[in-house]
Order: sequence, then structure tokens, then C-alpha cells
Amino acid sequence: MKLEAVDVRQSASAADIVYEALRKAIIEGDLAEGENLRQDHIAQMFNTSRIPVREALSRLEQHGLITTERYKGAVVAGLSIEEIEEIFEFRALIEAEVIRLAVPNLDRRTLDLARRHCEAFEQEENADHWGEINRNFHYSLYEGARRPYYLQIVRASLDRIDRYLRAQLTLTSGIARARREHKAILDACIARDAERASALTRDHIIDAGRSLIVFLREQRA
Amino acid sequence: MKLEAVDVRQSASAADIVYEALRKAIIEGDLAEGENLRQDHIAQMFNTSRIPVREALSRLEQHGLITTERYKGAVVAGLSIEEIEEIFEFRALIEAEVIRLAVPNLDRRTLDLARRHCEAFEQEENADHWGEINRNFHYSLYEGARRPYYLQIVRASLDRIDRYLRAQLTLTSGIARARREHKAILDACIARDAERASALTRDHIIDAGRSLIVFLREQRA
DNA sequence: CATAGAAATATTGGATCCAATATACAATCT
DNA sequence: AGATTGTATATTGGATCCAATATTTCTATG
Repeated sequence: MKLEAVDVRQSASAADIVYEALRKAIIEGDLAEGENLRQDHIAQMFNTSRIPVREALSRLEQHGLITTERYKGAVVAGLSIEEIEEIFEFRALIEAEVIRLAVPNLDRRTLDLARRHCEAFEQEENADHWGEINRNFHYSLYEGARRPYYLQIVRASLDRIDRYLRAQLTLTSGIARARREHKAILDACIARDAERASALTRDHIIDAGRSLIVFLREQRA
Repeated sequence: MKLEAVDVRQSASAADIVYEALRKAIIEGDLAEGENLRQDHIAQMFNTSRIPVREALSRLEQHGLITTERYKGAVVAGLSIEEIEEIFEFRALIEAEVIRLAVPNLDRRTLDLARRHCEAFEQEENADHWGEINRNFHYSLYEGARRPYYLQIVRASLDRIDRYLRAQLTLTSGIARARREHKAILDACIARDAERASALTRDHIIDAGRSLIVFLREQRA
């Protein structure tokens, strides 16, 4: 007997699909802050009933991406300047630690992968792709830390502020500095200098946070 | 017109109630690791249908407290030694930072409250209450940091390992050291020594993690 | 014409029903 | 007997229906 094995678990539940799609739409900024999310409407878009939609919304609420109110429905959560500052401060703490833990474990293959992501980030012209490539670069290095719990939290915290970052990168000229800083972080990793990589990552995040706050203050004023 | 203001949102949804009840049962160890959670069974216990139960289970899964598999149902998640180690390491990092940020903001009232929790922890004989009082003590100090996002994550990470800690505190004589360490942390806070409070908190968590791991290795061997 | 109240509509949370599938067990075959 | 197939049961994910309530529209009245 000879046949191709296919993973039969390929079909995720409807709730999973809706959850992932909404999560993606929110973090990429396709759903505007404050936008109403009607269960019925979403259910029709995904050709399903409201049950899996509600489950997806419930999960999104747990992650802080939306807020819901009975009889009123769900809206995409907006963050105050203070909340955004707090998340950046938090990310700086965690990600600096993660990269410190990762450096000793980075092998040739992983560094090559990170270098490719770094180059892709330098060369990509389409601003819509920067967020994705930025994630790929950082996460490829973070994987070396072998700390799945840390990474899960890093992902969740980036999710919450990603769309603001994307908007800012697109509308301001922060991309040049981000590119330089990525290169510096990668160099420190290649040099196996965990402390330098950690400090650079910390500064990278704090800088990004600062300019985002400046940008948002102007925009919201 | 004169009437007593009552919070009309007092009636949480059935899903919220089920979620909180299951969360509490899991972190307090009332539901054993690996125990099956049948939707139907839970629904009957709460006198409701399976819909809100499913929503509650979905949220618990997002927080890592249970795992679910289609057609098989949910089981209380068990953590490997490595996962527990990682969570303790993470808590040490975050909570040390939180207390450092909190110390400058601690006012007389908050310190008094923390002192009362500390004394309650010293005097409480019933091991079933230690977990609760322990949380109260630490969180009363952490509130001073005014970092809701940090605290939310601190809560979630403590949730995941709380029942192991409770089991260990009950079965070993770690309680005496925990009491001493709490007192030392409180003293550092009263003395406004943020660095000392931070270092003590870090050690407190790392110590607790170490003895828990030792305990679990024996138990699981 | 503006406004208060009433009716219609929209929308959510939950109950009940249905389809899909895993597991346990009985029946059958070698 | 042991392995294999078929069937009954248990259990989940999703669809449809219902009750509660917020919002909007309409109507009557000063």
C-alpha cells in the first residue's frame, strides 16, 4: 500500500478561523479603533452562525483586543497614551531579557534566517509588509531563548500595539532608524554579545515607544 | 428623590460566572490535573446550558488553564517541570520590576494594608487560606506600581502555578521561610528601599520556585 | 415645531436541537 | 481465542430559535 499521508486535523473549528481572522484584521489596523463588530454581520461574512463568532469575540476580549457590553456588542479596543506607554515599557523589559537568554543558543542556521529577515526589512518598499517582517526578524532571534511562555506573552503584548506602530511607521520616517537598529541588534547577536544585544533591543523598543507617543499626541490633539 | 445607587451590572453573564468558578477551582487545586471537564456535566451543575460553559472553557484554554480536543473535551492542564521553571523565572523578572516601580508610590494607607496582610499570613493556621492571603499581600504592594497591564500578566502567570505552590506549602514546611521573606520585603518597602525590595522579591520567587521543583521531582518520580 | 411617549427594530445571551466523530462494546470471522 | 468489523453511546461544534433589552423611528400633543 502506498498513499500520501494527509493531516486530517487540518480543518480548524469555525471559531478558530474567525478568531484568527479578526485578530489579524485588528492588529493590522484593517478594523478601526472603536469600530462596531456585529455578531450577525461577522457570521454572515464567514458563512457561519453567531455561536462560533461569539466564542471568537470572547477570546479577543480576553486578550484585550476588543471590549464588549451586553446588548451593545463589541468594539475594537482603543488604548490611551498611558496604556500604550505601559505596554512599551513592559515589552522593553521582557524582550531585552528574551534576547539575552537567546544569544548563547543562536546557531548558524538561526542567525542566517534572522539576517535574511533583516535584509528583507531593509529592502521592502511596501509599508503594509513592514509589520510582518519586523515580527519575523525579532521572533526568529527570540526563538533561541527557548522560552515558550515568554514568547506567548511577547506576542500578546505586541498584538495590542501593533496597529499603532504600523500606522506610525507608514506615516513618519521612522523606518530608517528601525533598519539601523535591527542591523545593530543582529551584529551583536552574531558577535555573541548578549548584553549588547539586550541593551540595543531595550533601546530599540523604548525609542519606538517614544516616537509613537509623540506621533499619537499630535494625531490625537 | 433619594435612592440607593445599585450597580445594575451586578448580574454577570452565565459564562462569566462559570469561568470564574472554574478558574477558582483550578487554581485552588480542587480540580485535579488531567481531570475531565464535561460540558454537559458542568452545565447541569450551574443549571444552565452548554453554550455559556463552552465560552468559559474557551477562555480558560486561552489562559492555558485547560486544554481541549474536539470530540474529546477539556482536561485541566498539567505543567511539566520545565514549564513551571520557566513561569517562576518569568515571575521573578516581572514582579521584581513591579515592586521596584511601586515602592516610591507606597503611601501610609497601602503600607498599613500590606502589613495587615503580612500579619494575617503569619497567623493563619489553615493552609487552605495561605494562597489567598499570599496573593493579597503581594498584590497590595504591587498596586502601588500603577501598572494595570503588568498586574494582569502577573495574575495570569500566578494562576498557572498557584495550585502547585499551594500543594507544596501545605505538605512541606516552606511556610516559615515564606513568612520571614514577606516580613523582609515589607520592611524594605517601609524603608523606601526599592532596590532591596526588588531583590528580595526576586529571591523570594526564585526560592519558592526552587523548592517547588525539588518537591515536584520527588512527587513525580 | 419641538418634545415626550409608544411602537418597531436591532442586537445580544442563552436554550434546544442537529450533525459529526470518538470511544466502548458486541458480533463475526479465521 | 484473538483480531476485525459493525453498532450503540457519549460528547463535542454548530444552527436555529427565543427572551431580554438597547436603540431608533414614529406619533401625538402642547
